[in-house]
This record gives sequence, structure tokens and C-alpha cells, in this order.
Amino acid sequence: MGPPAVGTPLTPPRQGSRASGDGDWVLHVDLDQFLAAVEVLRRPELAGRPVVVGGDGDPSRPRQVVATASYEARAFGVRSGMPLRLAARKCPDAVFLPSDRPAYEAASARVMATLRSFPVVVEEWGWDEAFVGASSRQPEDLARVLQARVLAETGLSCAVGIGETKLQAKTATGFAKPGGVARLTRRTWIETMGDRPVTAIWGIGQRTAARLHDCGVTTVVELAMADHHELARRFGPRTGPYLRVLGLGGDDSPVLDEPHVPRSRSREVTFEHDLTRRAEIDEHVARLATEARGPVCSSAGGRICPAAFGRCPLSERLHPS
DNA sequence: TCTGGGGTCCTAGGACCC
DNA sequence: TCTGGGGTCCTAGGACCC
Ligand SMILES: Nc1ccn([C@H]2C[C@H](O)[C@@H](COP(=O)(O)OP(=O)(O)OP(=O)(O)O)O2)c(=O)n1
Ligand SMILES: [Mg+2]
Ligand SMILES: [Mg+2]
Repeated sequence: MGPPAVGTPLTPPRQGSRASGDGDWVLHVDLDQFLAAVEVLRRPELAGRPVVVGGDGDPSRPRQVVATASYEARAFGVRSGMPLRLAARKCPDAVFLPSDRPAYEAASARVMATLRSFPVVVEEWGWDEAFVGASSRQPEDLARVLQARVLAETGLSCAVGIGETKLQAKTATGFAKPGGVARLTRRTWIETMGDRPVTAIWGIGQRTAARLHDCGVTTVVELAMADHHELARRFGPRTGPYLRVLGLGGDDSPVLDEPHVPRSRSREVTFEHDLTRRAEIDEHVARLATEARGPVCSSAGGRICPAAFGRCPLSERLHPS
């Protein structure tokens, strides 16, 4: 989440048209151990076992990472983004599986279709999550109905967060994992999140946290109380004040049901051994560019990015043919 | 153990125009 | 002859997320 498209609301989250009017709620649905769950669905004998999905599924090969790990594998310390070989050390008995995008895309589509079958507004966010805008006296009841329907239709379980803002709902989902329902509101935001580090907020990572630390802001409540002039000076006229809005639990930006229109497409690959010959590099760059561009008649652009870890990635925008 | 691949949005700065 | 300020459009790169 970046700054709001227009203006810079400095007031605390307020009642919004769709987000937080009386009886209006934002729900955030996030599937549990998504890729691993999809794999277990097709191979039920894996249920209860540590499962690690990532790369080509061969943990003896370098330059591959974990996409996700089942909760059983997480108990051994395996996490998304971790080198596959490290995962194999931490959990030698895990079942390692290659990533199968088409299967996950199909599962994701079924989940989204299930959510859209309700009289609610659905905003997809990535493969395995969605914001749901709904009017409900008992949002927890609605959450459980959504969970039951998703499970019945797809065999997948999910957690649901409830809030007056997207940020509250998204954050609440973390407390609902796995399979549960949790609510976070303006009233409970500071008591729940106040003492946590600013990185607990969706959209604030290590770099921003380090810069905030330089101006004495470490926790969420400190961010919520920070001087927005100071933040504006350090982070810019839009980003600075918006950071404080995040500290306060987010704004009333609505759940949008517009069909997702991809902004970009890209292809990139990391080679087991660095490429050294110029001709070889050119060959792969050309191939990736062609793949990114897609079918001849496609009107989408894309990026190529010949890069090595720790070096400068180079990229260039491609244009519709 | 040695760090993927696919995205999103924002900002800075250059080109160009008035 | 030099210069200003503002606006729009574009891209590379940064930061973040799943
Ligand atoms: N660094 C990451 C993080 C996530 N993913 C993929 C694999 C995950 O299965 C999926 C969803 O991400 P989540 O953060 O929602 O993680 P999970 O759904 O796997 O687990 P959780 O139950 O914690 O949501 O996105 C990935 O490829 N690389
Ligand atoms: Mg998930
Ligand atoms: Mg997710």
C-alpha cells in the first residue's frame, strides 16, 4: 500500500462510504499454507507431513528457495524465501515438491469465484487473498459462512480478518491463522498493535523501519503519534503523512471490485551457474523477452532483468509489438 | 544455506512543451 | 542571449509484498 491516490488525510480513520459505515465491514480472506494445501489436496497421503514447495523440488540444487512450507515444516523453522538447501537441513524428512503455477492459479480462481458468489464486493489481492466489503450486523458470522463455503467448494481452509479499514482487516488475519476469525478496530488497534515494531504494519519493511528509527520512531504507537511535519520532511509530502495514517490503523480506502487488470508481465530466471559468454546472455535475454511479450498479438509490455544476486539488476521496459 | 519468481506502487529525473 | 517556472509524459530504480 502506498500513499492514497488523492490528498493526505491526517485525520484518524473515519466512517467511509463502503469501508466502515454502520454495519459495513472490511473482511480479509487469506488461504492457509496455500501452495502446500493445494499439493496436499491432490496427494492426501501428504496430510500431516512436513511439505515444502519451491523451485524444481530438488533441495540438493542451489539457487532455489522455499515458496511456502506446511505448518508441520514450519515447526522445524522452514519459511518462505529460505534457500531450499537450508530447508533440507532444518527438515530432512520433509517432502519437497516443485512449484506448479497452473495448479495454484486454478485453485485461486475457484476460491475467488466462490467469494464472488456472495452479495459482497471482492478485491483480489495476489493468489491467495482477497478483501471483501460487506454489510453485516455480525461480520464474524459472515466470515464463518465464507470459510465454510470456500472449504466445501475447494477443500481449502482460510483465515478471515475483520476491520473497519483494509489495514485493520489484513492485520487481523494474522491473528486468525490458521482457519480462524479475528477482528481489529479503531478501538482495539493501539492496544493490540501499539507496542509492536513498525514492521508489523503491512507496507512498512526493513528499509522504512530503519529510516523511521533515525527519527526516533520504533513502534506502531510512536508512529501514530509522530509529528507529521517531521515525517513529511523526511519521507516526502505524501509518503510521510501517510506513514502516520498507517500507524493509526489505515484509512477508509474502499474495497474495489474492479476486475484485476495486470499492470505488467515479466519473465526472469536465475541460472545455477552464472552466464559468462556474451552470446549466451543475448540468447537468454531474447528468449525471456519473447516469453514476457507473449503471443504475437499481445498488447502488453514487460521487463527483462539480467541480474545476479548482489549485483545491479538491469531492466528495460518492452513495448507492445 | 547462501539467498526465486511474480507482482504492485511511488519517486526522481530527463525530455519536451508553453 | 540567457533564463524562470510549470506542466505532462516517460522510465529506471527502490521498497514492499505474496
Ligand atoms: N516469499 C513468498 C511468500 C509467499 N509465496 C507464495 C506461496 C504461498 O503459499 C502464497 C501465499 O502466501 P502467504 O503469505 O499467504 O503464505 P501461505 O498461504 O503459504 O501461509 P499462511 O497460512 O501463513 O497464509 O504465496 C511465495 O511464493 N514467496
Ligand atoms: Mg496464505
Ligand atoms: Mg497471503
